[in-house]
Amino acid sequence: MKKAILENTGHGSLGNKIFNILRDRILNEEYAKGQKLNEVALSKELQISRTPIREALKQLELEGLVRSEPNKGVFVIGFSHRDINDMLEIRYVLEALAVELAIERINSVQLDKIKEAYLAMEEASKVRDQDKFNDANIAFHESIYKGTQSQYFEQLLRDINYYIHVTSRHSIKQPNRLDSAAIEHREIYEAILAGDKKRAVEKVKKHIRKTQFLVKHYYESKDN
Amino acid sequence: MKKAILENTGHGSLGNKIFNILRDRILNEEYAKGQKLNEVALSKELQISRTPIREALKQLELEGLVRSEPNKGVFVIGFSHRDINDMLEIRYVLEALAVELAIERINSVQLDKIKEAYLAMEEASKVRDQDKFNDANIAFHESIYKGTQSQYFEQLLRDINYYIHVTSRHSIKQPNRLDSAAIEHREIYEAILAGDKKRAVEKVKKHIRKTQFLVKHYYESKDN
DNA sequence: TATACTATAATTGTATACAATTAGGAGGTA
DNA sequence: TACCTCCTAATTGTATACAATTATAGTATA
Repeated sequence: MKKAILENTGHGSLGNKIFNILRDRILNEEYAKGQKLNEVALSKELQISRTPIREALKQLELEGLVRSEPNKGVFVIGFSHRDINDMLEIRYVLEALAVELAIERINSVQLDKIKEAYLAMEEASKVRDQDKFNDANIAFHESIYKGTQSQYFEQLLRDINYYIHVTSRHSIKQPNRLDSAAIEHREIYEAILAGDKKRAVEKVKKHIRKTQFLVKHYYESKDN
Repeated sequence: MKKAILENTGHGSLGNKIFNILRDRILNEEYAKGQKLNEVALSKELQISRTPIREALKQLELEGLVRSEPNKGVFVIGFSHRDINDMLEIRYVLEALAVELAIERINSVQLDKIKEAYLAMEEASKVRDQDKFNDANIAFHESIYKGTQSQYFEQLLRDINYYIHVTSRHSIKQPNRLDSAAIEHREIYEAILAGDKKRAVEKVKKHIRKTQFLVKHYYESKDN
C-alpha cells in the first residue's frame, strides 16, 4: 500500500521520494510537533545532497505539513484531532460537489474504473484484506475525482483524501466496517450509473458522515 | 495591489519572489498554454541562478499551474473558463463552511479585522477606487478564513481565492458592482457579528453566486 | 549573579559544477 | 522520399562550493 501511494505521487526524482518519506513520517507522528527538520542532518541520514532535501521540504511546506521561517528552517506543524475533523468537513462538502460534477461529465472508461474499484472492495471485504480494501477505497474515490474532468479539483481532493486516509487509517478497523463500507460504495456507484445526482450526493454524504463519526469515536476513545 | 500580494506571500527569498512573478505571468496569460518554461532561459532573463528558479517551478507545480514531466521540464497548464467556474463552485461550498466554523471559533481581534475590511470596502466604493476595493475584499474574506482557526482551511481558501481574484478581476468592473458588493459584505459581517450561522451562510452563498454570475457573464460576452 | 557583547560555529540561501537524460539533426540505407 | 542510427548539443537532476544569516558559548562588565 505504501508503495502504491509512493509510485503514483509525482515522478521518480529523489526530491519526490524524499517528500513521500518525510510526509509519511510526519503523518505517522515520527516527528514531534514543532520539531525542526535540519537539512544537513537529513541529507546525511538519507545519504544524498541537500538539494533534493530542500525540494522535498518546499513541497511539504506547500502541503501545509511544515512551516518555513526565513533563514531559520522548517518546523513540523502536525495535526490535531480537530484538524482531521475539519478536513473531513471539507471533504464532506467537496465530495458531494465532485459527485455532482462527475455525473455530468464522466466518461465510460472512468465509470468502468469506479465499478472495478467497487468490485475490488467487495472482494477485499469478503477475504478481510484491510490493505487491499484501502487501496480500492482510494481508487474508488479518485475515479470520481477524475470524472469531474477538472485537474485542479482532482488534485485538491486527492491531497485531502490522502491525509485523511493516512491519519485515520487505524480508526476504521472495526469488525464489520468493511462490509458496511462496501455497501455504501455500491450505493454510490449505482446512483452515479443511474445518473441520479440527488441520490448520489445523498449517498456520498451519508458515507463521509459515517467515516467521520468512526474517526471521531476512535480518537475520543483513545483519549480516555 | 500587486505589491501587496507579493509581500504577504511566503517570505522574501528569491525563490518566492520568482514564484510570484511567474504565477502572475501565467494567470495574466503572458505564457501560452502548454508552453515550456526553460530553466536557463528564465535564470538568464531574471539574472539569477537556476536554484531559485527551480524552487519557484516546484511551487507552481504544487499549486497546479504547471505540470512537470521528468527530465523534460515544466509546462504551463492554464485555465479555461470552465476551470474558473469550477473554482467558484468549490469556493461556494467552502466559504459557506468557513463562515459557519468562523462563527463558532472567531475571536474579537479577527472580528475587528473583518469590520475594518468592510469599512475600507465601503470607503473604496464611495471614491470608486477599484484597487483599494479589491485589497479590502481580499482582506475581508481572509479574515473569515483566519476565524476558522484552521491553518489548513485558511491556506486552502486563500489559494483558491487568489486565483479567482486574479483571473476574474477584470470581470467585476461593472459600474455599480462596488456598491452592491459592499452591501453584500456588510450583510455578511452583520450576520457573523450576530452569531447567526444560518443567515451568514445564506448571505455568503448569495454573494458568491452573484460573483460567479458576473464572471460567467463577462466571459460569455467576451467570447462573442 | 545577571546582562551585554563578541567571536565562532552551525545553518540556511544562492551559485556553480558535474552527471544523466532527452531532443534534434547529419548522414546513411532501402 | 522515408526511415533508421548515431552523435552532439541542450536540458534537467544532483552534488558541491560559497555567501549570508542566525544560534551558541564564552568573556567581560556592572
